[in-house]
Amino acid sequence: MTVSIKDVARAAGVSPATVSRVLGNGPVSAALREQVEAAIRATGYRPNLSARRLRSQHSQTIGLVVADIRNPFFTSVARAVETVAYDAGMRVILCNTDEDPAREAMYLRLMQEERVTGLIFAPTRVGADTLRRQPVDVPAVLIDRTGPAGLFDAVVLDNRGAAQALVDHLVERGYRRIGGLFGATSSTGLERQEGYLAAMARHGLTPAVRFVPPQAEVSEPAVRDWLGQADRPEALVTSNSLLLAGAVRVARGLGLRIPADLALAGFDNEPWTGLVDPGLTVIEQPTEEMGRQAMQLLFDRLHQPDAAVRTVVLSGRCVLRDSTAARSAVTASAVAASAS
Amino acid sequence: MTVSIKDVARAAGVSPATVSRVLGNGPVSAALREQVEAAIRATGYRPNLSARRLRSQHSQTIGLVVADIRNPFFTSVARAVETVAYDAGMRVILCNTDEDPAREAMYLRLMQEERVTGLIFAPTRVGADTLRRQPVDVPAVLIDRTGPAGLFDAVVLDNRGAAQALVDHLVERGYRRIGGLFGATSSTGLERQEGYLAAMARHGLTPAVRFVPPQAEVSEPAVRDWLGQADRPEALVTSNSLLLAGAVRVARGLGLRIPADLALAGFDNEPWTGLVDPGLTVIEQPTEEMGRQAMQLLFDRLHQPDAAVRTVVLSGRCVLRDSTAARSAVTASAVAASAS
DNA sequence: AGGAAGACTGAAAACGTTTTCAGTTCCTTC
DNA sequence: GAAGGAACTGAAAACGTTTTCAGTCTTCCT
Repeated sequence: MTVSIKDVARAAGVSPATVSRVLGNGPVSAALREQVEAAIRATGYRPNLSARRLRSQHSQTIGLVVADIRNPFFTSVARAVETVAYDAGMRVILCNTDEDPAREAMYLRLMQEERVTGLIFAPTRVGADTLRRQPVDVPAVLIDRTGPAGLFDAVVLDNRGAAQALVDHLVERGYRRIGGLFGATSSTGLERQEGYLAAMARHGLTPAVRFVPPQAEVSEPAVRDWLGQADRPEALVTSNSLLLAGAVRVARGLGLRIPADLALAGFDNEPWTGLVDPGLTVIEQPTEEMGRQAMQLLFDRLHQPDAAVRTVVLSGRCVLRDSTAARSAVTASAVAASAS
Repeated sequence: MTVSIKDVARAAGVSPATVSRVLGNGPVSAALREQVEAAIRATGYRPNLSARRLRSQHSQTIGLVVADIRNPFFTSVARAVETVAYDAGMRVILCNTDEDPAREAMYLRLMQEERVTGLIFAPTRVGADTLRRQPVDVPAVLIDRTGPAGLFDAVVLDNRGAAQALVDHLVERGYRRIGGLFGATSSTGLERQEGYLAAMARHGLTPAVRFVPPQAEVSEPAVRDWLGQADRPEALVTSNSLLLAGAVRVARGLGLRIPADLALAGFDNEPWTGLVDPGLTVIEQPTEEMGRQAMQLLFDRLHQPDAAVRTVVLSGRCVLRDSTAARSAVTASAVAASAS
């Protein structure tokens, strides 16, 4: 029923080898090439990629395994990766683990069984651990999140530096009781927390940290609980845009004014962070650049399998908005009054 | 170098056929199964999916071709599709056309060459046209956007109804000069425009329509131009959340107050639409349901290739917020004064 | 006891390609 | 005018599976 290279060969009066050569721009005379191309059109032939891959032993496919397809950070990275791959004549298989280690393991296995040429991977902490014990047998580049040290090329943000910058900024604006809300499933959340802790210590301030699942819906009850308490922080640093959105919603629900009652800062300069009132102070990540760099690292690795492992660290850009406006004496006293 | 089923067979002292049967839960004695499983573990064997697909002639893979991976509508649908597929033991290849007909054609061809079991597809208008002239040779379900009538199963929103609801709502709130901003590349934009036109006609109002590329960045200059004119509309209906965000940004940039100077309504109840001030009135689409329905239609089609073509039309839910608050006489006169 | 039926197993033939290898032809070069 | 290359072509052997087909044992019936 489906038309194969043999059918084309028969129709063109040549051997299958010749058809294959036409397809692959091999050496074949103009006359025959013409005949074959006509036969291809006439028969409506379509190559079978499985057969091609099986025989030729290279897939021209890279696997991209991200943790949360709904997080705009990852879609932006994915788009960049795909564009670069496309221009290089490669395909991308995009997999979404939803931060679930079981799905993550399943997709990692799948990618290896697909014999992908390379892998770009944002592991959960569990996944990173698994990677240490049982490395993947295909060239891989980690993105956004680190894994076992020295084993994989990676492209990440300077998470500690970025978190410190946010804390420094808040301190400078007069905030002291600064809380930190971090994603529990990634090295990224952990590193941002470390940067937060370091900065708090440097300023002689007492840290207050919560780790939550890094999706808005799941984390909100915990956040609501926290911000509802009497000793709630004056300012909150969150580790991604979904948590930031959740924090805004919770603050609104509790009737907290931003920044008078609660200053907010976070990561990822999504378009909407500039549209809410007040605008939200965030660290902007160079997502496209991260995707491109990841592909570059991957290509380099494919080309030189034994080169030294590299980690590319990119810096975030601090976008200051009114959610972290200076904490004035007036505001502070107003808060004190309303709290009494 | 890579370990095949033959190596496992040799290690286990059985034939390749037996190994294959163990892998596929075929009939094999407990004793041999045990031996083979041990050999699999010992050798670190991984099936080669290309070979398996080639021989068995079914891919257990469905292709999902969406128009814009950065549009949360599509990521939400994608997530639902993937979850259902996963539970059914199938894989999903996600492709992003970026509304580009060339990329779209290339991915469609690719999916057929991959011999995917089925296809879920949100075509551009160009793509839908191509589909008419040259139907795809694999079971396909359209999603979000329609194609040539009667050729494909589809799951779509009641776009005309939803757009009419928005217009009706605006009219009821006292707006008369209502503009429409629609995505130019999809049937969806077209249908929403039709609903808009119908409602405007029913109310005896003069329509004012702009078609733009359905991504925020690209469309903004055109929108800025429009809203900067003296006869700009009092209210704007947009056909997706990216355009809506763009409209908000433009309005802010021009110093237009919402809704006093410009009321706004659109599609897709993204979390942030409730966080901006004022909240944005939108049509909420049942994205998860759409993804699930699409998979259901696809499964049904695979099971009964010759059944009648079905279109599932789902209704949107109108989420009213303050971006379309009643146009009071006071406000109206204030606007008139400021405009003079 | 004799067969039929069932349960398992292996040899070998696919699946649709690419690639190697060995020809052909035809031109160039001495 | 013969040898030596180019330049092209086809036969056939892979690639790693699954599946068919034909056994070989058991077991179960009559």
